[in-house]
Amino acid sequence: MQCKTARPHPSRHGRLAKRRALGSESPWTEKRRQSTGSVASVKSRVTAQHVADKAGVSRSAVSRCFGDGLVSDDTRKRIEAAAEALGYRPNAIARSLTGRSTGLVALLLAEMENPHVDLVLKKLLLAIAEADKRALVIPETPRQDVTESTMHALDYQVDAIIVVGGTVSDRVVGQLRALDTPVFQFGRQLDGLGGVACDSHLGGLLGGQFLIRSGRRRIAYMTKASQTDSNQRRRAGLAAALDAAGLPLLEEHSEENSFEGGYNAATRLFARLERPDALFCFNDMFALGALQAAAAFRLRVPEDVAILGFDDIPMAAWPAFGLSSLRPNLDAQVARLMAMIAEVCDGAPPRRTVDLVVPELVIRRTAC
Amino acid sequence: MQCKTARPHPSRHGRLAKRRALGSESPWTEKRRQSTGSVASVKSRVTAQHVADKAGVSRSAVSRCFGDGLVSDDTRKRIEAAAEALGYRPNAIARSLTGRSTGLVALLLAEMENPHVDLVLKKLLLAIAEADKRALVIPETPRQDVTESTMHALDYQVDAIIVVGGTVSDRVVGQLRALDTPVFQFGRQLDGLGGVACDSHLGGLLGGQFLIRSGRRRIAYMTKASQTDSNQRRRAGLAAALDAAGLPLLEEHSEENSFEGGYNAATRLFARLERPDALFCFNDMFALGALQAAAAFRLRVPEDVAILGFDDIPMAAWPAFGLSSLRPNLDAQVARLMAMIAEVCDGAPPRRTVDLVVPELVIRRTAC
DNA sequence: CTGAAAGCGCTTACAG
DNA sequence: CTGAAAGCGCTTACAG
Repeated sequence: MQCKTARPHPSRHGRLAKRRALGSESPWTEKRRQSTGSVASVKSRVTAQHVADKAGVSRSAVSRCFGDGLVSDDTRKRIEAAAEALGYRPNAIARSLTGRSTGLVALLLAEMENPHVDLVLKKLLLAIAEADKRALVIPETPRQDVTESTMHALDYQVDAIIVVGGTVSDRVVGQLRALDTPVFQFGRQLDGLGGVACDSHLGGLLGGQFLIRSGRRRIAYMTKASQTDSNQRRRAGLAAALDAAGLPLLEEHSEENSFEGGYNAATRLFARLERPDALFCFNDMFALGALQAAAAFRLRVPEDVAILGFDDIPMAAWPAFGLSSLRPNLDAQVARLMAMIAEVCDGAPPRRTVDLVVPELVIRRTAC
Repeated sequence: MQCKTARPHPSRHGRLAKRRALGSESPWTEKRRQSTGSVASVKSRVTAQHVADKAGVSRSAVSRCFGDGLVSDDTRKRIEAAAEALGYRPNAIARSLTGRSTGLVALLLAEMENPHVDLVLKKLLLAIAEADKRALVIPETPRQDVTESTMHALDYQVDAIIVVGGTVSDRVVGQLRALDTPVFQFGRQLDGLGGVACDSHLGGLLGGQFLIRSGRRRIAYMTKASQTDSNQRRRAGLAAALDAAGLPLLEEHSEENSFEGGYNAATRLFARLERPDALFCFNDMFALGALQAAAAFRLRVPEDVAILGFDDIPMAAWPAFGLSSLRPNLDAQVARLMAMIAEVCDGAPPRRTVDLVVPELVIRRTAC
């Protein structure tokens, strides 16, 4: 699908000629007359020159008025009146060409399955809008991986790139590091790339200590089989807590990181001869699946088995579940990330380190 | 947060002078030397002129090679080799300035609470990427409503605007209609604005007929208090079915369109002297809350009360719920919408009508 | 098929 | 404080 604008190519007379042709006539009127019928009308085609003509000043003055603002009160007033009347807004695209920023921040979505990502995406979108920037959101598709997405983002001269979730290979990280455009990661801790993440190791540790304190002795870590970064860290944190208490680390894997995956993995765990008395799940969806499996086995939660999740997705708080979980403190993460982006926009070199945000243990019914 | 590029303003010699200065030297080398230290390096700054110099052709040739393609095999080969070596990609921003499209599609998110919207957003993002366009996603914030978001989208000369969800007033629709840029609505049926939507009236009718057929006689419609378009249509469809069967339409409202809202509204319904034997809920989240309320009242579902949702969100299929629902057939909606966008990109006038997609009744445990 | 030139809408030193 | 001019990186009639 190649998009071409419907309007005919503009005639070739120079700026001066055009100014004369326009006179003091409103560009709207002119546009209507030229209209080909299909693309109807108006607005966006008003340019700084139109405003300048109407206000009786130069294009430069109009530009300054909407830019650094070095204009006299009188001209400012005239320009603003003209702009208002014409409905003029500077063309962000053209503006960015002169060396200013585009005001665009690319969001590379490498993973979209987990509802946690939905929340992250929403918060980032809001934060970007609040920072008066626009989000260019590029999902990873079957045909386009992170590298490809990055290229697309670069084509639009974005001010910064945020990689959200997903498995980004070291090779790709190397490429990203070398870019002119600052790249940040959200929710991962890959070396050499700045960003923010929940302190997964600490989360694993806190969760483990809590389960131990509440009297659990046979604690199992449930996760999908893949070796993502945050997965390993959570596991390591839990292992450290168990190790300190002289307890073993049980484990069970599943292929998919989902409700069904959690259901299946927990089912296998519950079928073991020595059933675990606590499940520490890689994330909340997994935990909810496990919860469902416990019900199928007629196990009481938390009496027979405690279940602890990670992410504290909104559903965890639902009365139907009351899932205990570790809250990654998304708002703090988003705020830190936006601060980093503000820094590079102010000309600072991009950070190369990941800010870890401390997760909070949220205790509800499934583990207490 | 105003972004300024860190690099110093380029010196003022004209193109010819610059060409000479560059010679056949790679732009990369030059860039490294100029580097201020902060913004490190490389890539994106390679321009068509660099490629032209390296390939020994004109800028025009390079442009054609990446554009309509009217170049000889020989020059094409040389240009492609040079571009490859330099890592050149055309600057999409600059390219769009000449009258071509920006390749940008704006997604105006007027509502982000419902998980259904998450799914819509994901599907639209994927579809836009597949159509080889980029999504500019602009959420409605406390400070910026749809009108403001539209202005921002227009600043970037997007090819089309998609308004997703939310309450868009008639006044705003008027404004949107008048735009040069084609605007489409997703999931609503406001007059005068093209788009796609689930046939809510038909959904209400189908759901009502189904409940009646399964023997229900006291059927209540549960919804948030607001009078959104789709809400009214679903209600009207249900009312039509009930009317035809000579049954009354019970009703209960809630302020928020959420799990808690559904829980509260259902609680009030169950507390009535004459308890309804079926709940038709505005959406699945509402229905899940109602399901929870039924459990609290120790009502058997579906024996004592049938519960029917709308949207068929992924959770509806979870074994924990088994929620019967109406599936809006999102893929068909997205496909239709993208086809409309492709049309206007090919120069056709934007449609002014809404394509209705037939919802499908998905029967699970809560109503059967 | 190809290059020189003008133009897209804006900004920014420069010289008043 | 202000305007004329050059430039951002690209495309597109135009004239070879």
